[in-house]
Amino acid sequence: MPRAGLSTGAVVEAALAVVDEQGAAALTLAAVAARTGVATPSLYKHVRSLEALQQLVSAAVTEQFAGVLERAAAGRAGADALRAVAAAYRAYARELPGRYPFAQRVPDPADPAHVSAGERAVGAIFAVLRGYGVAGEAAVDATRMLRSTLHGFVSLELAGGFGLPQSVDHSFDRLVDGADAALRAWPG
Amino acid sequence: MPRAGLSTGAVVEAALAVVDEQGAAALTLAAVAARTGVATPSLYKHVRSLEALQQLVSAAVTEQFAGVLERAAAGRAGADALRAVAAAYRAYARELPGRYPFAQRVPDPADPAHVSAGERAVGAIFAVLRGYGVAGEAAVDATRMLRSTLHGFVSLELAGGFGLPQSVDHSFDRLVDGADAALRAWPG
DNA sequence: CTAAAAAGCTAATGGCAATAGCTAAGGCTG
DNA sequence: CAGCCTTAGCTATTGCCATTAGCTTTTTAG
Repeated sequence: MPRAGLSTGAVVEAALAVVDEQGAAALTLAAVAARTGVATPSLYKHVRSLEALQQLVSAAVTEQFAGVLERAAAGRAGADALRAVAAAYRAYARELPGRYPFAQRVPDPADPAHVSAGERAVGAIFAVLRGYGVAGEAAVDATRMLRSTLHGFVSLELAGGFGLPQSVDHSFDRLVDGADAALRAWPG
Repeated sequence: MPRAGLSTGAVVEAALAVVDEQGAAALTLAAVAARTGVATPSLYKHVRSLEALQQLVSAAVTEQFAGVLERAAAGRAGADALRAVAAAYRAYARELPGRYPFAQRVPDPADPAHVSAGERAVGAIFAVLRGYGVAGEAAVDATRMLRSTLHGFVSLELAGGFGLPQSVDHSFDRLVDGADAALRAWPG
């Protein structure tokens, strides 16, 4: 029987494909095994457990997500940067709804790449505040506000939580305007 | 063998107890069966499936949550009402972290009590806007903003997503101040 | 008092994660 | 080039969970 030529990286790739095609909840070792043409227990040669695979997927997704936010923030400032980052954040979640939840997992402290990817993602949001003159302790609060707002909107939208027929795009624009108003008036 | 005297309501009560003691993810039919002193398949006499039980739990939790928000909003207006509703929202999630996720499930359209509980919860948030003179179409956007902000903050907090040592209580106060500023400046 | 409805049971199936232990592929060393 | 040893992959197995089928016993309605 010829070898499949797997590796931890290839297993994570397959896991991403499963998640993209069938959603975050469909990420099972059985599904990844089927996709890679291997028996389920064989995956344990490359991955310690399902939990560990989820964490690896989270690291890869967080890395990608951080890049998206950083590119959106680059070369922009103030309301301009806010709008660009907010739009990129929501677009990522809508285009890759299966991945988005993995961008929200708390990084494993034992995985430096994962930790630093998480810091980069938060850093991109943090960077938006510079244009508003918010810094120091106040910036921690403001970052939490922005993250909460964006994550809340996006996760309610993905879950189908906005029942009324009104335009969700329009509501998102208003949300970003509201965040802009809040940051303009931010104390400190 | 004496009967256990179960009913759909009693099964839901037991499910709530499981969720309170062991978290939302621990809600399994096996756990509910163990707690009610019955064999797992016996539960199917009272509940159609695990999915259906989760929906019943969601209806009960949403009902309770809506009451909490309504009582917080009652007799208050403007920033006062905003602060009270926000505090009640977060306090509920922190005190009953196993229940909170069930307050966010999209109601089953076939269950009128569930649908109306969901509408009451959204209505309590909607009511806060009256004091800001926000109405009509604009109020839909503003409600979505408030829900997003509160849900985002609370779910990040419960997930342990705020890594830095700064006070989360303080950040929440700032978040509510920010929402207040946004609503004062709300267009329409 | 009797019959049917309802509540509970055991047995069985199928999906999943995980472990143990075997086998064979392929690289490394002599 | 030969043999060894590391390691990828396999099958078999266990255990947990949801779900279905079909039986028994209690309770209730007539």
